[in-house]
Amino acid sequence: MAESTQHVGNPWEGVAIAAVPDRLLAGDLVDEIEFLAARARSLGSAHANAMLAPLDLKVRSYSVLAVVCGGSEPSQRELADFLRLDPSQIVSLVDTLEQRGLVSRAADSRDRRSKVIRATAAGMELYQRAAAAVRTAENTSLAALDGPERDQLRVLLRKIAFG
Amino acid sequence: MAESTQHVGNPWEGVAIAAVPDRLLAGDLVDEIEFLAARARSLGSAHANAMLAPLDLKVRSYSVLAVVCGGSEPSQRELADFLRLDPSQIVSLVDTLEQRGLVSRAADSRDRRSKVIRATAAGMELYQRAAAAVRTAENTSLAALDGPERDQLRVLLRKIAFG
DNA sequence: CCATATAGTTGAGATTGTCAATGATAATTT
DNA sequence: AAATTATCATTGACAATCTCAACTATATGG
Repeated sequence: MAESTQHVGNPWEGVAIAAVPDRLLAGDLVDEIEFLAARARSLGSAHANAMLAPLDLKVRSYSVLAVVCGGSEPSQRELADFLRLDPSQIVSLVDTLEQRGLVSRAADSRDRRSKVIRATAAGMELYQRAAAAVRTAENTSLAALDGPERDQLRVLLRKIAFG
Repeated sequence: MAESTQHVGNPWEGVAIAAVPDRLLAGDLVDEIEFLAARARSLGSAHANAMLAPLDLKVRSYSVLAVVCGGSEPSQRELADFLRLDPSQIVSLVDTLEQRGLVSRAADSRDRRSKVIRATAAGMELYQRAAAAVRTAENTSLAALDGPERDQLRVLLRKIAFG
């Protein structure tokens, strides 16, 4: 405990991460990239969710907002494929974002089955703050890696996440 | 399509992976390591689950079996911390593995609250086959990476997954 | 025109995540 | 030693997520 009593309360400080005895690190699982990715992602999203909570977002809703704020005007189907979620989940995610006035559904002139999702001004504004929060969270999650290592990791993950 | 009509049916061939339009790859999300890890893991576990299905396992139950088969004789609490699952989830996972005769609960002589989980012979045997299936799945998931790249990725992920 | 496929939506059922409470035991304090 | 506090496995409740099967409206190909 620091001497200061002031309680700034960085949200990610509340994230509990249990230590793992060396004995368990001897198994084969720690050589499996998928397992490592799953654990890394679990730790990462715990931090990110904690940082996003004050903004009433989770990594889930944040990721939708992030794509939409990219300006690519995606359809819901495209959001589903990109985020690897079921189309029905996109419906409810866009529903709540739309109710909050962060996002809008517009008719697609070329395909009237499809809807174009766009960010509103409020959506863009909230996204800016959310992105900053996520960057902070990522920074703590990746504390063990220096800059070049993070770049390497990004490149490698991008290769397997997309063709 | 090959000329042969024989239908070997590698399970992972049934995994549908939708292509993503370049337009969406312009956003900021593809620079976020956590997002990339989430997508990579989603693709990976789809493949792995498909390969494990014939063995009546999922990545979930497989990961428990894998740790137990590492011979470290973990307690359920240790399994929970290692796999980042709630202790109550470990209870039901161990329950079904135990009912299938793959794993056993034994009293811990040094702490009678705790239980030591061990693999049975049948458990070890199934694990061997499951591990092979997972290796095959990982091989398809990581097709975009060569050997050295996979090693790099493993090292980087291990750094953030564990201290 | 007809058949087939696709986008968004709704709803159901299974799986997973989260959390609180409990009984047994351990560890710590008084 | 007794009392308090903490930890482990377990149970149960509830929310969130996943998965799938319909359905309507529209598009596309023959």
